Amino acid sequence: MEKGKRHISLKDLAQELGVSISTVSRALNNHPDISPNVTRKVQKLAAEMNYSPNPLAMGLLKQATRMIGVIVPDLVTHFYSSIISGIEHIAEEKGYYILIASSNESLKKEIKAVENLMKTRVEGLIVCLSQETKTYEHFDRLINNHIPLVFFDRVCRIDKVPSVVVDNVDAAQKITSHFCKNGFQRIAYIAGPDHLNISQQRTQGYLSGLKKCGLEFRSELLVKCNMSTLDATKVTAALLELSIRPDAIFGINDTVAFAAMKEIKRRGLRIPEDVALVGFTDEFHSTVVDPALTSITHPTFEIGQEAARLFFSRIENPDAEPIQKVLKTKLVIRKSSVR
Amino acid sequence: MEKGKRHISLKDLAQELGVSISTVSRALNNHPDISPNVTRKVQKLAAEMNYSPNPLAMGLLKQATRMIGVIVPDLVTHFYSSIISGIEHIAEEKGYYILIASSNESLKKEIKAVENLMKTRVEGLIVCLSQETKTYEHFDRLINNHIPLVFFDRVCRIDKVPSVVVDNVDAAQKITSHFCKNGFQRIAYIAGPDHLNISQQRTQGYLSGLKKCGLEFRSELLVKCNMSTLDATKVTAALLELSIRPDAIFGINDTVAFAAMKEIKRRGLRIPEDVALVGFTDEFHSTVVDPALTSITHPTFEIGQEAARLFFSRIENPDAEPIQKVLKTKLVIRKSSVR
DNA sequence: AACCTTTGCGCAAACCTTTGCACTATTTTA
DNA sequence: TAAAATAGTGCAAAGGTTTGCGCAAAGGTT
Repeated sequence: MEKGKRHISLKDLAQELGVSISTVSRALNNHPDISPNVTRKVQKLAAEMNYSPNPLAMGLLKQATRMIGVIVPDLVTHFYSSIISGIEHIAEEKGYYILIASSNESLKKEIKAVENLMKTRVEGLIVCLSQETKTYEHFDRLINNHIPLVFFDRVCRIDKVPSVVVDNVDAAQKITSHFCKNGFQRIAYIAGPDHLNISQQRTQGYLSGLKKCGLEFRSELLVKCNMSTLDATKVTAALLELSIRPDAIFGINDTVAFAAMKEIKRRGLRIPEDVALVGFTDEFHSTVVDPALTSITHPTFEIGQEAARLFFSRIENPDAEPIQKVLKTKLVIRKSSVR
Repeated sequence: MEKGKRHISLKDLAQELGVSISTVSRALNNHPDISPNVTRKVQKLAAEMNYSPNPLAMGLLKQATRMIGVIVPDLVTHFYSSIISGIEHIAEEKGYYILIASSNESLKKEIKAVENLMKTRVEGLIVCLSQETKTYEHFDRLINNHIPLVFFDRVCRIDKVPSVVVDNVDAAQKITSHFCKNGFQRIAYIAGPDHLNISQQRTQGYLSGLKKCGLEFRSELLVKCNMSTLDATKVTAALLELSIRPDAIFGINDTVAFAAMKEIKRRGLRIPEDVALVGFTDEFHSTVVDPALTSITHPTFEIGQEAARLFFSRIENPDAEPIQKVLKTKLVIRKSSVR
């Protein structure tokens, strides 16, 4: 079989049967106008020749590609791949495909990804902002043209764009309370960049958690990092070198917590005896490190599913008020934070 | 802006400028027939109105969608997501997008994925077989029609289909030799299902490694599992309960090795003093477990890149002899296997 | 002055599908 | 028996793009 004839079309069927293309089309769609006789013949041949409608032609006609663009900071973190899994799950049910692009945490690549995906005529976008993203003009065209758009986890423009997030304030409070209940007094928090909603909210939860436990806030125990392993190691070192060092640390995510764990161990300190540790996101390997890491589980698969559901409600009704879906997290207590 | 007019077309430009559609098309493609004057005007307006050609129309015309279907056993394992990253990297350079489907290690879902992706008119497929896949008829249509197809890691039909794999025999030999050099005598191997090329090859490397070191093969030390955590735990337990237990174990992949690690620890045995342990695949968390896990690093990103490259050479020349690309692995020695 | 070449552009087909409308037989109704 | 209704099909347009071919006007050659 030569190139360019890999798929058969209505035309092929029509020729074979000696009827017109429109008859074939109608027969396949069970249009009542077509005689049962012809309908049967057409459907039989179509099945035999393994016909399937050309989505390009349909797309052109209906102006709908049945594709969703998904932009994530990276593809390799379990958190994102699991969310993508959730999105895919719902998309598949609806007969949609997803086109994935990763921003690599770069604003520039994110902008490019938005452009490219729009060029491919996806019907809309589901996005988790890159770490660098502080300006949002690249989403204006979508918003103004009412093209479905959904943010998750790292979000913006929540007045205009539906989003799904976890209750970060609550989660950070849970951690702080947990430390407090277990007798820790000097609780440190390694935060992320200020412009990220997740970082802000977790900080807020940390602060209100302290207050609730009657602990005083000490500014030297609240430090920031850019969420890289390297930077996290550095700020952990700084924490451990304080004249009075913290007896408990929680990191904005597990990557940060793992880095902290290594640094703590490297200095010959014991977890949780000398310093307790809690992470955030509950990556798979939390259970496999020693000691097992207490962490906040994210309902990643559900986040993906919810995002996809919001997306489809957007497809159906592009002008409804955008809503924000807040999912609850769970604190999973393991050895790293209990003595 | 109302629905259905989100993108502007050649027609819009033509109308605006009072020329024909074909003139606009040619002007945008810098066709010499069009006067510089008109060309300039057209290109200016196109830029202003932010025109981009409709890929659906192009696809219809050229019978090319610039999309690649990718099927992986799952999306959430680092191994696969990293390979996907590699594929995406090359695809992006070529202006291609990838459509991802996961088989969830199920043959049925894999067959469905092949069907669905073909229906969406991807130009070809890059596939890692599911664990269940022992029959390959679902690829026949692609092979017979010369539709580009590339396998990686878990492969079949290598006489017909280009593939990229790692040198599993060599890798397993490296592990066995490493154990031997460190004085371990009773080396056990937890294999996977027989029909997987990777499992077979690693077994072969294990055997030849033993021979090279002058160690005798003992059938009770070669066990199989279905690569799930549960099953791996079970067979590890069996190994540890042998009248003379192994002093070293290597698992077919890191998931298996982690399961083994937990079981060994649970029984109060020390690693590597009582039992040494080596994994395969070098997932990220190898470094974070305690003791850090010796493992074979896979050049995952390169595997993805190579697979994509093979794919594109297939696009250009669908009838060339299929080649198999074999990539080398590296043994990364950590604490779990050295005493 | 009569013819040929070049320049610059438009027409229409092709890719594939759906669907409103028109058309031809056949059957029903008055 | 003539008129009207019905059943079963085909035509053509639309959606966006490229491209072979045709065509007109302008310029150049004897």
